[in-house]
Amino acid sequence: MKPNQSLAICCPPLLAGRLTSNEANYLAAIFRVLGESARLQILSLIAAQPSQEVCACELVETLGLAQPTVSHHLKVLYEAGLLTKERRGTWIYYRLLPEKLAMLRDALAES
Amino acid sequence: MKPNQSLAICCPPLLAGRLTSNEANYLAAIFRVLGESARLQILSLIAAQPSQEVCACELVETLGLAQPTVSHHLKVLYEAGLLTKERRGTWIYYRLLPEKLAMLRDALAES
DNA sequence: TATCTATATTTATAATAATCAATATTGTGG
DNA sequence: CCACAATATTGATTATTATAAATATAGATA
Repeated sequence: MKPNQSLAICCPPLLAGRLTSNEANYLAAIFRVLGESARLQILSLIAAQPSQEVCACELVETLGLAQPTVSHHLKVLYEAGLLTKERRGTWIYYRLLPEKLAMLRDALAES
Repeated sequence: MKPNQSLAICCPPLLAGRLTSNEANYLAAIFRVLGESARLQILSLIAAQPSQEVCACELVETLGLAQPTVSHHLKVLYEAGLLTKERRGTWIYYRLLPEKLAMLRDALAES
């Protein structure tokens, strides 16, 4: 099969991509948060609850991870804006922040 | 504010989450691929092209990364099923595989 | 075949992140 | 205040990954 352009000049420069460097950094940071199976399981567990929330205390046993590890993942999810947290007595309950996921869905739709 | 459950038993066990461990691993692996800004920029650059494809040769200059680094990222995207590649002469052209992105969009919608 | 160009691979290094033991913090109830 | 429970933080270790220099491979053309 023949190349469809001359050898002298490989290709014209790309049009400006849709993502700026800043946009790409921002989106990538959120996708990186989702790139861990324990964190995805946390999100899906919350979504599967009728109450739409989980107590952090449930997650250690459910995920089979040490408590500091679970706490770490919850913090990452929280700081990424994917979860809210609410203290009720000794326990802390986490809920999804669906707007963030919707934003990611939109980002993936632009292709 | 008072806890809404007895101290003796923290919480009932969670219902089975929607994601199995295998599903979570699979999804996380793809999100991890999207968790790098250079790779997101590659995807958006392809989407922004009228031809819906890019020559690998264009990306080194555009992304400001070394050629082996770009080659690495393209391989990661390709092996994740996010890109197709086609050799035409000396050059290799990459295109999006929109089904994979649609699958991720669906995964994010289940919340 | 020889040479040039585009792309891939190998290899090493540096940066990032997951994990968990130990410890600290915060709230509850006595 | 004290003891206990839930959660967070610190610190150390390990695993993963991005990066790029050096090199290899593959194709085009003469």
